[in-house]
Amino acid sequence: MSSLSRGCAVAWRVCCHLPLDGQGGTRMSSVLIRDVANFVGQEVTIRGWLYNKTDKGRLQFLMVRDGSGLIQAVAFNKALPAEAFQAAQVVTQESSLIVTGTVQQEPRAPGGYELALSNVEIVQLAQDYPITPKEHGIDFLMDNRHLWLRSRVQWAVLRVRAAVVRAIRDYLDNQGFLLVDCPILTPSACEGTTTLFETEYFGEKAYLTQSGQLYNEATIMAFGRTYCFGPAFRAEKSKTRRHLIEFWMVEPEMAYAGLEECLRVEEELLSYVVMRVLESCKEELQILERDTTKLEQIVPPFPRISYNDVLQLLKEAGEELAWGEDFGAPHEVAIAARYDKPVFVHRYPAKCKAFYMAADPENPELSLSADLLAPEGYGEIIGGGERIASLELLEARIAEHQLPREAYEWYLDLRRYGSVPHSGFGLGIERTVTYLCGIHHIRETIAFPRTLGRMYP
RNA sequence: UCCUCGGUAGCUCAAUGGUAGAGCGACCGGCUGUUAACCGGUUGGUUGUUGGUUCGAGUCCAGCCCGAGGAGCCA
Repeated sequence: MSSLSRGCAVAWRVCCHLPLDGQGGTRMSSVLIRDVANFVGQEVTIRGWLYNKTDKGRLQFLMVRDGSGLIQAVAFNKALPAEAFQAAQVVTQESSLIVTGTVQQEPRAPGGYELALSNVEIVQLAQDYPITPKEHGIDFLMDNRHLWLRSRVQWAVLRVRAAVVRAIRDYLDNQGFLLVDCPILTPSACEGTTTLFETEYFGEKAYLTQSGQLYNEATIMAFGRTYCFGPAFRAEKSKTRRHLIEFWMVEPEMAYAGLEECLRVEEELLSYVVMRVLESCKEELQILERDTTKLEQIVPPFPRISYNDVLQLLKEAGEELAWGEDFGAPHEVAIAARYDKPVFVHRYPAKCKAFYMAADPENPELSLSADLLAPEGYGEIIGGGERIASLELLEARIAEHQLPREAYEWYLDLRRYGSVPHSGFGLGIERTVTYLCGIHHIRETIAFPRTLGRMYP
């Protein structure tokens, strides 16, 4: 970046704001903490909240955050008007405040810069902020999720999430996929098996979507390559650190694409996302203490292993599984542990997978499906494969699964009018973010998680 | 749905069936380089809930409620 464009970027962020008293007479300019390195030696104003404070008597250390970062501000009693120093003395954790001071390089300060204060103005004095800088249990933190979001680790995780979403959309947009979002209220089960949230649609039953998959199959016949990006709802009573009741999923779908092409897009997409996060979230990953050397290895191609070979592998590992059984969490961990990269497990038995999965021409008992298992035991982050293109086969599968044929007439139309081989997959945003952040539980990767038995706040 | 663990001060946790405590927070005081500061003091309780056993229950028993971890299912 040239010094000129750098200067412009900084100037762009120096903006004017009216004071909160609404009187509008005086105007203040302020800078973001993330930009303070560009203002060494200059006096700046920062508008934010008090993250923590160390009271040393005539010396006050104020840790100030503004949403863009964290900086230590130091108040010496002789350097400030008496009123301002008193404000620094009485200000409490998470009070909102506006501070003015000179930016200095200071090795003793976290982050390397600090603000030598000349003024402190309290906007609102917070009383008894519940989340102290000590240990807290998860129940308490979840009850206070609306406040917990202010803490550093949560700040980092949600910023990584935003970077992941941005990277996914950039990749797909640049690869010729068109964003076509799918409905959230649906007339019936997309896959017919898992439990759905039921609601009411002017006297008719309606369900919250669990996947946009079937609608994507319609939109690719109009646009070639599409993806939908939105929430999905599963009313299953899943109670593990890998499950949310409401989660976000990106589902790309491609016309004229077989399983192999699908896998290539999956590995390229995930590698691109990892690369972008490594590039744009250095500070966040550092806060999360993520071992980035493991993420740097995530480049195509990813290893591929068939279901049948996995069974053999599990047998050798003493975890024998009958053919046709799906893997449990311990199996997934055992499989992923053998690789440094995410691994594709492909060609599951047809009966393990959804009714629309294409059959393997070499063995009709198998489906042209693949799941992507993340390393380090983070589990399945992508599920996908090739869909059935034949009308007759799809009709047979719908009957086998005892699905209501009328509800699928439009879906069958896609096979009557210009059917083509096509493939697609769904990537779980929160599981991907959990893995990239290296954190323990999926509930921290969404601002307000919906988990089994918890809908507050 | 099943299995396991838990519920005591605002928070994190102690407490042989025998007077319910500590640290942190908050409040008051002290300190010009703190990094979850430190030092002194003050404050703080319907022990999840209902019933039972007992001279006596935070502690033992039963039911219920809530939470956590895991399984199954899935992304």
